[in-house]
Amino acid sequence: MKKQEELFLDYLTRKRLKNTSQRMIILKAFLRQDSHLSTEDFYLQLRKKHPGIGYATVHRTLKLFAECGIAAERNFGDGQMRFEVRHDNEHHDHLVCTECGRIIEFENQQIEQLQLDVAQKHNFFIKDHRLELYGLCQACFSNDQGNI
Amino acid sequence: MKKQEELFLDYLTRKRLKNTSQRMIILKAFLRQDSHLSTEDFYLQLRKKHPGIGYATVHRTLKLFAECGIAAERNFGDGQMRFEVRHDNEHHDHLVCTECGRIIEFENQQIEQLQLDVAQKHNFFIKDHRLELYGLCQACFSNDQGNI
DNA sequence: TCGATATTGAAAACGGATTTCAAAATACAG
DNA sequence: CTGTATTTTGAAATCCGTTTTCAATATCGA
Ligand SMILES: [Zn+2]
Ligand SMILES: [Zn+2]
Ligand SMILES: [Zn+2]
Ligand SMILES: [Zn+2]
Repeated sequence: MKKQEELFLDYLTRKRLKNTSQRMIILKAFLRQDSHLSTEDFYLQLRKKHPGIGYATVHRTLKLFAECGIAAERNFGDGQMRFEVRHDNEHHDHLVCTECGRIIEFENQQIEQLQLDVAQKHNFFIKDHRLELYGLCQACFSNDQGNI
Repeated sequence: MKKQEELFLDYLTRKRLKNTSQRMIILKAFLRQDSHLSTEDFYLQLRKKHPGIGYATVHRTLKLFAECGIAAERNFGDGQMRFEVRHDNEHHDHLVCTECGRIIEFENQQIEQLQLDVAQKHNFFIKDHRLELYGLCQACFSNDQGNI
């Protein structure tokens, strides 16, 4: 059993929540995909195999995943909530192509450290942060150049 | 006349838009405040002196400000659009206190440069970015400690 | 097994952004 | 100055993703 599954089941027990078939189906589907899907897109994909599961349940379950730490909630400014699987406690930030929607993940320890420095300088206690670089991925940049 | 006023008037001319009393009132009110107000809050504040101006007009005008570059549109993840005055072409990022809502601005050239490095490494063309550090400002952190 | 409790799915409600539309204001050519 | 085409306005309606409601159903521990 995957580590995330255990974490989720533990969370259910701890909070005296129930282990339902829907939750298990959604959990497995969520862990299987590895993307930054909006609730809507994830629901549409899931529905193909499990038409009985409602949007509300998907939404509530994804929020549970975020609460117990196996999912990260993302918001790339397009008004859609997105979720991705969290692996261990690794952290990363994102390059977001505004043309094709492609998401590239990156990790930069120097930036992370500088964020801490900034916070310290302002006596600020960081709980979370958000860093996104918006622009064009290589493919879309080439296309744009070509079309001029 | 402030530089921003000129920029806005130029923009109106260029786009063949009209110079209305509402737009001028909103412009002056916007330049006078220096905060990160949501459309709603700005509207409520403006309404005290100018009860005749409608929310839709305020909303549309703030968007115009963003288009012509005298306002920056912000989104601190609370589902409210926020606007702040842009001074020249300076850029800054934000520390956001999740307890009291206080916003602290900062500028860190090293972080900015590292972002460019990251983008280059991924052959990505940056058009914009977003960096926010969420947590507790000094006052709220002290309070929280005191209440344990 | 029973019964208290939690969960489900459909539909409704919510909340902020945006659009609609008819009346009013503006720009500008004559 | 007009007159008129065009834009803008404010109120209300609409949009659209998120969240809640609620009655029926499922879970699970005693
Ligand atoms: Zn980071
Ligand atoms: Zn990611
Ligand atoms: Zn920056
Ligand atoms: Zn700012």
